[in-house]
Amino acid sequence: MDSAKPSLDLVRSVTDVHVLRALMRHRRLTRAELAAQIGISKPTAGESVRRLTERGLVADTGERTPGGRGRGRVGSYYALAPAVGVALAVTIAPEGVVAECLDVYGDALARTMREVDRPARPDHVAAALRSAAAEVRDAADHPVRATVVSAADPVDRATGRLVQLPDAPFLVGELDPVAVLAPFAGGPVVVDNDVNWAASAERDSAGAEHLRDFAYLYLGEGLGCAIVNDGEIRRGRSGLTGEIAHLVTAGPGGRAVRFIELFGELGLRRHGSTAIDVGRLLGSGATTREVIGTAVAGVVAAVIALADPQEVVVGGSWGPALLGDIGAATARLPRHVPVRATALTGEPVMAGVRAAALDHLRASVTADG
Amino acid sequence: MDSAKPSLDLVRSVTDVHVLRALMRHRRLTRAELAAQIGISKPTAGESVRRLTERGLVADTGERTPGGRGRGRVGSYYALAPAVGVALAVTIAPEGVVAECLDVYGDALARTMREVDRPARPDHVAAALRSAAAEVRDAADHPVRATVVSAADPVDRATGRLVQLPDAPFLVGELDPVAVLAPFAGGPVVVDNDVNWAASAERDSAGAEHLRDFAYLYLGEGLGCAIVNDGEIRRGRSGLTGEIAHLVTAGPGGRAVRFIELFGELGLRRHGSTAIDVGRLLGSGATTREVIGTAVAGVVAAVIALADPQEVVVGGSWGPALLGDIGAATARLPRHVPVRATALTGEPVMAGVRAAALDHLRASVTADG
DNA sequence: CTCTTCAAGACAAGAGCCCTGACTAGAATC
DNA sequence: GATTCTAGTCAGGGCTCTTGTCTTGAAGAG
Repeated sequence: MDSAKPSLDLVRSVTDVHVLRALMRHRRLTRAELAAQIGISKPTAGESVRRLTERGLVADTGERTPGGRGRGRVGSYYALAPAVGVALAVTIAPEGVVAECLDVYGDALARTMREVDRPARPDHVAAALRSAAAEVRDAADHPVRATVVSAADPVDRATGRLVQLPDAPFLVGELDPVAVLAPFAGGPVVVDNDVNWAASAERDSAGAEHLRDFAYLYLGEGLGCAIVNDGEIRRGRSGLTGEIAHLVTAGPGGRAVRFIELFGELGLRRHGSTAIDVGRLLGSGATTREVIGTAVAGVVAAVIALADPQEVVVGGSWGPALLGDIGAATARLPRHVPVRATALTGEPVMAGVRAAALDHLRASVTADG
Repeated sequence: MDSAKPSLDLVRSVTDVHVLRALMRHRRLTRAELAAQIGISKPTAGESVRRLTERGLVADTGERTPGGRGRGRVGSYYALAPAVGVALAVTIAPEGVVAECLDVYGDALARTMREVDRPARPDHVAAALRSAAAEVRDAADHPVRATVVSAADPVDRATGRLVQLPDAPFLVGELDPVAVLAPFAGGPVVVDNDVNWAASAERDSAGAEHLRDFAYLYLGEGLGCAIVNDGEIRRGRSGLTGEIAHLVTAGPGGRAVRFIELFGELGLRRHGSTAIDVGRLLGSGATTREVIGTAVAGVVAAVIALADPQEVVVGGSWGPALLGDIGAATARLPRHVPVRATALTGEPVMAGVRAAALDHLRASVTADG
């Protein structure tokens, strides 16, 4: 803390935090190893372990130096106690709900999923959410210290509720994940939309250590965008940063159209819905793809103007497939920014959610109480 | 620090920082008052003052409690020593250069200005800069710990150099303020563009305590925009966030045009220049103003989509004058965000520069060396 | 003019945290 | 079984903060 009052307690608590962090990195350490890791004396390390054991945050593992590594006396290995708790990582998409339970080392202790009928009915989703959360929590049987949720719809920053924006598909629907998950959560419940979590995973991915300013353009059934600036996801006043459906861009014949309307004009929206028909879009001809590329370039021009990214990463179910058309159109922009497809495979959204859940859990341990 | 090693020095340095900060707020205090302010004991406060006096950061003012406020023994007033140094606040605009020298309380010790011929010649501007900086530095005669500079052109974030963007007016021109001011600066030289500083002042203005996410739209000879997110000015990868000249928006007849091109089509750019002719723009008729309002609304739509501001503040030489037309057009956007003119009078840019200079100076004192 | 009042500042004692260095404990190696 | 080497403990010392007492010195009262 910067505003903490100067006192001896301060330095003691700093010592304890260092010990806890060292145990997060190395899982189990003897007191001598702790002292060496942190750069403190052995007696100090021993005292800190004693205090933390008393508070139930650290426990003697019983292990006594497994493989002979030297010949001296064996040490007692200490590790974080199970009572430090777990975090829940949850994703909510129209296809279903996935919940995982993570320990403080980031390992998944349990995972489950619930499918949901399409179109999603909010009460059905809420029930799936409750059921999945209960299952993974009970499987781990440790206190839940933090819960991080991804949703496939825009999320209100102040309340965590899913919100419907005009003319955009409402994939999951009216839902209040904070309220639904509160009975399972012993700590904060953080909700954000899936595009932001995917961008978060992109930022943390290998080889992206210096990628502190970029935009993640999600082009799928819905249209979204995440802005990462100075290494942080930017959410804006309401959490609606990146809701690009109504951005004005260049449409067919050089007319100014709102981005989402373009797909209506091209007949690429699903019947009776505001969602984009991805199958038909992917099957469209060169002319249509060129029109879409130009429109996306207009969006990229706006991103360049207002976010100044190092690069633009394209994801979503059809974005990477049209990367050629998008790249050709963005190359004509006055300011050049590389546009590339996402490098992530597997579950980028869950990866971002997991990382955030782990951060919150670890923060709850070191801030403790 | 969070990663500081636990030791007794840590708590001592925290104490010293508290004392320095208290003296920044209250200018002069006795040791007893310091103890009460910070919440530490009198002996501790006395020891800290002794240490800081020895290091030359604090000095006995000689004052001895002027107005009788009680009848007990009078105390010695201590204050920050002149050796803590000063900060330079500099603005560079095509009209000229202004330089101020600020002490650690934010008071201007000296101020001077140099006019510059239009169009600005870079070597002429650099000479004016040197001359003005030398004058205010010599007037104050204390070491310069920080220098903050505003420039009326885009600023490269990595180098602090002014950069020319395609198709935008280059008002000041090729200039490297960091190199020019290095001989006068005993600390960091921070450079950013004037729109960002004006937005910074808007954020700090009275009544805007909860304004952490907003956009500042500058509409004058040049076009600019500042994005404030989570209370911080966002600069992006290169420092070019807010360079909106090439944003695609709605032009005459519903065509998609780049924002800056609109003014060329309307014949509102100055002859032989890329700058907007503000006089002619302000004299234009209702139809033209409506077209401009619609185009600005397209820009606002992009800002809403990519920054999600709480409100949009409009400044610049013609922006506030067209607020009616802009407001009418933005009211038709699907998502509503209040658009208002800037409330600041006087010198908003210099106000933002001053505040940043003071922050850097104070940080240099508490971080010290 | 002297005495009283009362807060500033100094001094002393005590507690807490960390460090160094020496000592004890205990398992693997020889 | 003796040796070696490291984990963990103990004792002494330094530093910082705190509480409480004492001294100092100017303002106010008489």
